[in-house]
Amino acid sequence: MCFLERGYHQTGVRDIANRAQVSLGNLYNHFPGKHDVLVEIAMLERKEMDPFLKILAMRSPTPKVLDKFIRAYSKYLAAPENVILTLEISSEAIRQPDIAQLFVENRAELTDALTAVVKRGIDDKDFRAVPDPEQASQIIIEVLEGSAYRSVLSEVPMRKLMGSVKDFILTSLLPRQG
Amino acid sequence: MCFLERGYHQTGVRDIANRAQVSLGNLYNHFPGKHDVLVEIAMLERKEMDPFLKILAMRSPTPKVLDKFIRAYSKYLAAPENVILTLEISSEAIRQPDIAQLFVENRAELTDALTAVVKRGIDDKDFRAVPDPEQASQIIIEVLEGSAYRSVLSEVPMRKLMGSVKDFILTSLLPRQG
Amino acid sequence: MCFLERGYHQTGVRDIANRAQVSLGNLYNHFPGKHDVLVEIAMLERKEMDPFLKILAMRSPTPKVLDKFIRAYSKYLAAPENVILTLEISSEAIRQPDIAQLFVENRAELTDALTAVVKRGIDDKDFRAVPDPEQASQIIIEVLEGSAYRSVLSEVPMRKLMGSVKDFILTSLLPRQG
Amino acid sequence: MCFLERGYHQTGVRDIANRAQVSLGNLYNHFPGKHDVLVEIAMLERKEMDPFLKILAMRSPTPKVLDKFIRAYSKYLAAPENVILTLEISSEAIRQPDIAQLFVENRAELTDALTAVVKRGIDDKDFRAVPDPEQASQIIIEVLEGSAYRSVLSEVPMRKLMGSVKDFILTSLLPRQG
DNA sequence: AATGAATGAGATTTCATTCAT
DNA sequence: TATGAATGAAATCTCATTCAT
Repeated sequence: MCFLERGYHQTGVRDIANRAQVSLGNLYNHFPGKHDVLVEIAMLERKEMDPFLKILAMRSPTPKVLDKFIRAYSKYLAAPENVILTLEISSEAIRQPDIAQLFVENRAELTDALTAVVKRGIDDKDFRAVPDPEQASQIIIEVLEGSAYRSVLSEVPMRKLMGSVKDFILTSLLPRQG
Repeated sequence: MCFLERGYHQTGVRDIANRAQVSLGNLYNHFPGKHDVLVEIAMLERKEMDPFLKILAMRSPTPKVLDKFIRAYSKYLAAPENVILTLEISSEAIRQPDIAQLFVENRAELTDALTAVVKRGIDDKDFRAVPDPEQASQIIIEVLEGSAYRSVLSEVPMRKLMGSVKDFILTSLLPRQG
Repeated sequence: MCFLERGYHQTGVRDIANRAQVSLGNLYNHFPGKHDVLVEIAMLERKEMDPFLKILAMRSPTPKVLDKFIRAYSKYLAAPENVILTLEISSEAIRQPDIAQLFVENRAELTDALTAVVKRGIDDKDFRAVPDPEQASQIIIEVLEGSAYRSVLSEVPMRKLMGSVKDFILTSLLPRQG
Repeated sequence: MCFLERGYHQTGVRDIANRAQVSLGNLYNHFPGKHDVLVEIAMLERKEMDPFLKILAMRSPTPKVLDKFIRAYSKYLAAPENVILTLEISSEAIRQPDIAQLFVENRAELTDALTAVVKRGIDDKDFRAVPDPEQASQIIIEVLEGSAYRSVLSEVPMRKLMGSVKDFILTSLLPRQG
């Protein structure tokens, strides 16, 4: 909550302790330092991916799975707090290797699952044979998150952006002879 | 430089003054505060867009223009410093309205130019009639920048990512009957 | 002590911390800021009025009470530190409403007690029926403090001024037919 | 103006230069430093006493002169700016000998003139033979200024206090058998 | 006489962390 | 496990003054 409201660096350890209704000293009994609180949060973030992993694991036709995933993930990203937290973590990841690793791992979990779907879709001839399914997955995630950030910043609701986003992704992925 | 190396919040005003070979007090004769140094940088960033605007203004066939733009912009984004600075500014933009406005304005300059190209491409039947050219332009930029961030974080050179990125964008944009 | 020696504005928070044998950071664990240290002092000042309030509460004949009060209060004011601190607080009171309120409240405590004595003296026909006993009390306090300030500034001991001060007050207060 | 609005210590030399529409450097061509600006003001203050000195020099019956003086001086003190500036200077006088001397001199000019009036009044049997006319004069000034400060702080207009003030002074000064 | 950039010491305040209890 | 006082380095910013022009 604190990191969301004021950002990682502007948040004081005191703020965190107060918000958690824990004494300052006791916070340090549970976390070696401020940094580790962010690490903990980055690890908690990972669990939030579970529903999306479940969707991507479904054995329905891949276009349906993809559609469901996009819908669910964009709904998740429609909550500014999720976008801001991700940005906050991205930002720290630049200079803190352990955060970077966590971030990459979290992301890999999602893209790996999406990659599997894309590959299956290609096999099923539901998707175009993209040159590199893994890269394609990464790009799909990035398009979604990029739009989410834009939505926060320009205060345009995510759903207003989703039409074009979906069109962009699907056109790129579906076979040419619709 | 300081913001790049250590990040906005980890950089002290002293660091900036030292780096600029200016006394601390004198820095404050030129900038009301640390925040305004970032603002200044965000405004300088804008000028760096000029070459890309020039490319986008070219009257060559739109696929060629688009290709040239993607090449140039991705080369620019291949320099980690440009990615990091953009991330640093994005991050501040979340909580500082004036930075947000500058960021949005800078971005608009680029997407407006790109939108014009996309529209012209559609008119020329070189591009598919995407539902919303402006949105499409935004997404193209976001795909490029998202990949650049990924390149920095996973230490994969940008050029290794560009194949898929280009494929993704072009497939989405070019008419279905190649 | 610091405020006495160097004045409120010339005193640094560091000076206070050093003098109090407390680390600078810890001072801020106990006081939100420098201002609040002054507030605390203004509140402590109030307690110093207790002996005078006790005198004023005595049920002896009012001229005796008044005389005792003047003696006691002027003795208190003979210590330059008390005068200087009052001046320091007065000075801040001009622009800081909470200090002003404290100052007025402190003063009211004293003048209220003195007013009661004056009123009783009038009832007992020991004092002249002054038009407004409360105002008279205020003036008496002001005469005493004004003289004390003059004593500090011109380095004339307070006791040398007290003859005229007493004469001035008593002549104004005692009934015309001595 | 600056000293009035923000106080001597809170005012920066830059503020003064800006207000005076003079460049910072040029201010230092005219005054050796900030301190000397205050000195200059204290000296200007002296000239403001001229009208009161003129009144006190009048050869009319002393009770009339006294009355006229009290009226004029209390009117002057009814302007908070005059009170605040005096307090600001008093405050500095505590620790800066040259300001103290100026303040005492300014004050002496006024009290000397008032003392002369009191003495003449005693000779004329218009006033009671106070034990020390000079001290009495000082006290009269202090009563007036003390009331003025109270008027500023408690936001009661000076004229509401003047009834009691006048009564207090006159009762103390006029002969017992009115 | 005038300018304003330059200086560096010093101002107040915040901070992550430690530690005795 | 819990507490919160204590620490001191570092943060941002202000200030009176100087000085080359």
